[in-house]
Amino acid sequence: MLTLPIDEVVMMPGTNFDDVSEDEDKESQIGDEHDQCSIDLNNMTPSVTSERVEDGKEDEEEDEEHPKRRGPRKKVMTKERVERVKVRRTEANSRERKRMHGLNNALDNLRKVVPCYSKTQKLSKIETLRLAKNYIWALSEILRIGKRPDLLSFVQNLCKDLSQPTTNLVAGCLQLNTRNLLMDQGGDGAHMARSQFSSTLYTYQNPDLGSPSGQGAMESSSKSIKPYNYCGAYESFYQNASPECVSPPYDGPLSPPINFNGIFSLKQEDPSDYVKNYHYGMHYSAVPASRPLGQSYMFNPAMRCVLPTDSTFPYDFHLRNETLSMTDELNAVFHN
DNA sequence: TAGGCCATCTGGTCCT
DNA sequence: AGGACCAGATGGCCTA
Repeated sequence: MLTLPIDEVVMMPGTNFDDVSEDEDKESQIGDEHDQCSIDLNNMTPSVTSERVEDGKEDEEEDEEHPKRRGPRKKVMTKERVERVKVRRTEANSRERKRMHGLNNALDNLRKVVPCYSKTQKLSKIETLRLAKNYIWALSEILRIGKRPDLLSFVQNLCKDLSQPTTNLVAGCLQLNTRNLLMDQGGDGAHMARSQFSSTLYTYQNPDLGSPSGQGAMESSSKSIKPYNYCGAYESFYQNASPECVSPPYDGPLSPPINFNGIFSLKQEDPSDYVKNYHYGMHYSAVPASRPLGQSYMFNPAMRCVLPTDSTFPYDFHLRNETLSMTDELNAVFHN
């Protein structure tokens, strides 16, 4: 909310804080210095036109045409008070920066647990939130249904409401043609995909299920999706070191992924991050002993992708303690 | 160059 | 009173 006239001095940062995350303390100092040097005493004085000053004169001037204003009276801005307000404003700015950094850190953590995580090609904040929402919904559907989903529908659900670049990114991770995902950019496509996800692939339907957008899973669509042979896509994905693989380069060490109840995991992260996230174990069960940590996947430089070390690829998907083939599939497919 | 994204400042509001 | 939270404003950076 801009409270100052355009032609007044606007206290805006002239400093670049791009390196904030690397050294927050240093940044905070810089910010504080900036705050201190940017304080404009003129802004600390109450507005002449709109603020009451507790100097007694206004009370005398009040009459029927100018009734008393409600609310606490403005205190006289003595020099000491001005200084105190300046200090408080500086401290508030510092706290606000710290708060926003915490928010961004949380968002970074979220980026790491949604599909298509890449350190070099970060999703925007809004896209991260959208993808996370879609991801949660898709995972919930898998849990509810208890069957391996159709890949195209799964990705279509992931890409709902995402921008074209992000959709391309997800599709690139999956080696899908984005046209398959964007059959109807007006939102109908996602709806259709969701409907197919819930109604076509599975015989069981839960009428109580609602989609995140409020559309019930029972909603049917007159449109249909062409059968998508993702087995072929998988085959090409795994057997051909295709130079067309557009997955962003993986720029970090291999580390065990997070598993969601033993179903699948879709990311790679620093070992330190993995340790940090290990407390998710109550919800994210650990990698099974049959697949030792760090030995489940190998990085294929030609494909710039991570592939499962075992070439077996059964298309059976079972929950929890059963085969983790789907885990491997999705890990390999999504991983950057 | 326009538009998207982001960090930051800022004042208001709510809560403790 | 003070801190957390929020939203508007602004300028910088990047990309198509």
